[in-house]
Amino acid sequence: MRAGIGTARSECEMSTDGIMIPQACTRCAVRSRALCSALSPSELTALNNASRFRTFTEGQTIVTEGDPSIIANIASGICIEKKAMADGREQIVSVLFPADFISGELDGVSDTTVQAVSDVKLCYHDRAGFQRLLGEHAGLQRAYLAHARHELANAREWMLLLGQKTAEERVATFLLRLATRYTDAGCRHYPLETAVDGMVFEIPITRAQIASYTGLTIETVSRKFRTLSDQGAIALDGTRAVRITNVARLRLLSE
Amino acid sequence: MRAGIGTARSECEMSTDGIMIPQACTRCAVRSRALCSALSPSELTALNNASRFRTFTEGQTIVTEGDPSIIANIASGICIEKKAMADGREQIVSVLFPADFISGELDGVSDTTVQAVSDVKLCYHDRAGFQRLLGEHAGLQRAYLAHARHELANAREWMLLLGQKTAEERVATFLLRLATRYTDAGCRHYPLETAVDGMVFEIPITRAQIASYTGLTIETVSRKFRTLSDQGAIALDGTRAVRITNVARLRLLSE
DNA sequence: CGTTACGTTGAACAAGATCAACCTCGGTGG
DNA sequence: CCACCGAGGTTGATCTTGTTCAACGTAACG
Repeated sequence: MRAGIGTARSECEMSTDGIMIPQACTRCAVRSRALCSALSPSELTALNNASRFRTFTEGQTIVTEGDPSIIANIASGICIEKKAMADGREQIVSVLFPADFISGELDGVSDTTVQAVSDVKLCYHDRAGFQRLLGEHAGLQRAYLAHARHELANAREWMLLLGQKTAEERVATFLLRLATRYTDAGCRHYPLETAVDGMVFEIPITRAQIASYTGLTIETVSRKFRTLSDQGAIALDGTRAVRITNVARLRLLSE
Repeated sequence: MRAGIGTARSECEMSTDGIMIPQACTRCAVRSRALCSALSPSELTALNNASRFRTFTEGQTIVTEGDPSIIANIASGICIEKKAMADGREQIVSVLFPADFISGELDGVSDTTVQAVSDVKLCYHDRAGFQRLLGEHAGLQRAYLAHARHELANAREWMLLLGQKTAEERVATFLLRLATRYTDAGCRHYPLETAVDGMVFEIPITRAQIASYTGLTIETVSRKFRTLSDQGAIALDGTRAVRITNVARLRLLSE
């Protein structure tokens, strides 16, 4: 149950456009979407030299709230970020997908616990190396700042959900957000309505985790899945697979 | 009901430590706590040249969700930041105090509506000027980034409240956070327990706004104020003044 | 003084939580 | 191979918290 630890990497090879970039990066499935996409080949090489892969298995804790924060990209797999209360109640504050970035205060302590909900491969960045690069490269700066602001916008969107929405609206919103994440990740270029209608995807987390994320109980989540399905907005196939059968209706039910 | 518009400022004068900084800044009550505190005298002069004051009266909207975002410091007064749903439900996502910084995506659109809840004086920064400074001065960079991360941590803390806490816990937490804000602002150096016990302060927002902030109704907020008071944790004097009569108890009730 | 916005209090109600039973499915070991 | 086990999920009955609806206070302000 111990995390796999990678080794430093340095070999380079030609990318398709004829520029030398690190081998590990040419082979990286998420490079085009991750923070790395903001980097020039030389910047990418510098960052790569301060990076190594680590793997985690389902259920493993990657960082604990209160421990020193880490800087990493998700190369593959799904993680959740959560905050806990003394008595054990937990709030999931975000669900992280491949290409997502994990980072707390640059030089401090993590304010969340990050946990793998599938087998996960991370591209860890050395803190000192990352900070130096951040100082030297305006592109990385901008990307890093934009990431923080984007997370803030997400958190506030979710505050609106937790503070104001009904159970049904919460579950509908959760599904829409998942669908959006998947279409975004696939970089589709046609309108969202079309892209999402009929779309089938896997819910990457358990009912208990959905409950914690939406501020509901497992039972309520289960019941609302049922009613959304009864209303023809979605169709469930087993417990993890959903089909969006009517985005317009789902969107209507989401607020 | 129109916002007052200031004029550009450039005269300088000696500060107490014998260094030339802008007159407007020496006279600024919040300089030591605001983002400006990260700046050298020359940086401060540069930023000041790209800044002007504007005033707002109670209730005025400063930025609207979806409109271009602004970059400003609160020189005096209190604001709220909120998000709205199509049907009118609103979630307050933060309460802003003097020295707090207002800024959305650097080059984009605001994801919240900012509104004055008292008469407010803002120190507006010209966007282009601010961006240039940001590129040139590492100190400002760091401060700006730290601000975004700090807001993110606050938002997530509040997600835990909205998703998991009971009504009483929410109201207790709200009061504790207010008390902390006031002691922080005063830069006290003795332990928080001592500082807060017996402390009297003003609740800067209405019951309706507390309700929106905590995801409750006005009636529930009112009732929980009553029970907190019955339990001896606080004492209300009228509708806006509170005394923390027992921090330990209040903290206990906050989770 | 009304008038009005803000706040409190009480009674009835409902959304969602809790409690409990049962289902389903993917191991695991006899 | 199948019986058993346990984790995750669903469904139903009941209960509770907080909402809703309604009446009444209170204080600032023209």
